[in-house]
Amino acid sequence: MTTTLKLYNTLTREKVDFKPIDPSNVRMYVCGPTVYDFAHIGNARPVIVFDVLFRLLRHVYGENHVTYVRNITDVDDKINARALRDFPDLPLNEAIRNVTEKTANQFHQDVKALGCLEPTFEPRATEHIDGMVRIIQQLIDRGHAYVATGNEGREVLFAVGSMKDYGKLSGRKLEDQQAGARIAVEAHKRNPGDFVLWKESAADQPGWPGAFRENGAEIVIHGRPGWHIECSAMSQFHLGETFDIHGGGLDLIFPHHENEIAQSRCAHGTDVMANVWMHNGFLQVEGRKMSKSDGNFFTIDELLNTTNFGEQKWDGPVLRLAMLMTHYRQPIDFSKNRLIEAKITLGNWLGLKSSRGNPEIGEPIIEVINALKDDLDFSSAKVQIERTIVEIKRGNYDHETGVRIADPKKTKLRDDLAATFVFLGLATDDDFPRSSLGQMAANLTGGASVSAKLTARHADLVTERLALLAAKDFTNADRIRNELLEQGIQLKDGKDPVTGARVTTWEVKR
RNA sequence: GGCCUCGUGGCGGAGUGGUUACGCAGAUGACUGCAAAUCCUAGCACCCCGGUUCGAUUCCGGGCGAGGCCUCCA
Repeated sequence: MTTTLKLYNTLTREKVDFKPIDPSNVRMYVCGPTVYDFAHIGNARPVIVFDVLFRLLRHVYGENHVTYVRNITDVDDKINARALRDFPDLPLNEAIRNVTEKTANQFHQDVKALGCLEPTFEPRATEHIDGMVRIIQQLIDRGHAYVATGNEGREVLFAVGSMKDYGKLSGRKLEDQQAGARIAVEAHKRNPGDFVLWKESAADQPGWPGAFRENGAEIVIHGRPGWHIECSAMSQFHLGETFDIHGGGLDLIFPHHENEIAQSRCAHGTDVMANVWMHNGFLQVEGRKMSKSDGNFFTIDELLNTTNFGEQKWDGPVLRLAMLMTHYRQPIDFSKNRLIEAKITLGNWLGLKSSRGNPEIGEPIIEVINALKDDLDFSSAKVQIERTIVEIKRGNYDHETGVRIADPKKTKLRDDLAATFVFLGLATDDDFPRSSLGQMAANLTGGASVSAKLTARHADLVTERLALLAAKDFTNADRIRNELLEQGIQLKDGKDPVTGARVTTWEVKR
């Protein structure tokens, strides 16, 4: 039983059945980071959300039938500023490369820890300058762009008035824009909404030769691209003039995505740039958007590797689950409470699967897949996971004999559950059969075999404790229990269902 | 000012024209030498005001509140 993939399309403000242009090559573009500084956890949301979508698309259409492009913006005035600040003695281009390389590497490290697959292509803006110049020229040729001189030199501007339905994505009308009088209108623009495609660079700014023709005249502007043009160029290069899905954060709807659409459609003469536009909601801190300019942010790196937030370090999968617990279009209030809940939930989930599941031979639970197909409804997917867990837990023992029942159906469920966690990026194959987060299902009765994470020394202590308990020496027995607890090992006493003897198991304290 | 989104228990989060999922936390009981774990039980909410209706949390209208975009931003 399969269901249709449905996605909410910002363009039409409704959920629609997803129909790829070419099922053998489903194409998705997501706006990536501008690499001038550590990425914060808010930046991680779209990466995680669209990673889940990427995984889902691969599941539906086949691993080799999805092309996912996420760019890296390495041309930006903030990067220049950072380069001048951090490497004042180096030549500009070298200084910039230092900043972007370092930041890009950090970003890759961060999102890998968050369980994200690598996109199919990860183009950099600096590698696509030619494509941008080409698109700009097409826009000039078709009467959608013009050269003008602004305060900081010559610019090529996009003429928003030349496009009939400019503003469709964001639901803005040019008239409204003009009415809401903002800052002083820049005189060289034909319309206040006109935006920069290419701008002249000063000596201390990176630049490329931009050769344009307008009205038969050659114009060479040593300059750099505007913010929006890079995505138009890179998406065209890897995905073509029209593709399936374009994603990014809510705040990119206007002006970034609106302007991308304007550039691409007007340059190519097409009616559509991407069929489905998807936007994720924001992380909030105390009711406010988390943002670099407000300074109310935590970087992914510091959440993973320091105790700056919530007095503890947070595992990548915990952060990932904390992000997915709320529907991707809703705002998230980023709090310690949320992370703790994610940690407990994940511990319960992985703890259970660790007892048997094998993701290699399991398959992602169909109900979970179907839930995700409904516009990435992770909440419903979560319910399906919980349901499976209840199913697995129920009646593990024969009540007559107390013997554990080996139910092949449950073994299958465990395998499927394990495969589901791997599918969702919440675990890797390496987490099986044991996870540092989960219960180590090791029975330690009478010095029986011990799990890998428990040393022989630990096992001896457990055995010793059992002996002390037999002698009713609770003081020393508890001392051992506390000692192990301090090392993060929580002991749990149970009863053997047949003999009634004390059986001690343990789990990693959470 | 314009455009957009959203308001369910302590938190996360479903859902429905009539008996309000579920998860986490908290409370009670069982078990235990005591804990932990597990299981039982109970409690706790539908922003406000109108309207439609036999009946609205759910539909309609209004209000209030929150957030986002309009300037770099995931």
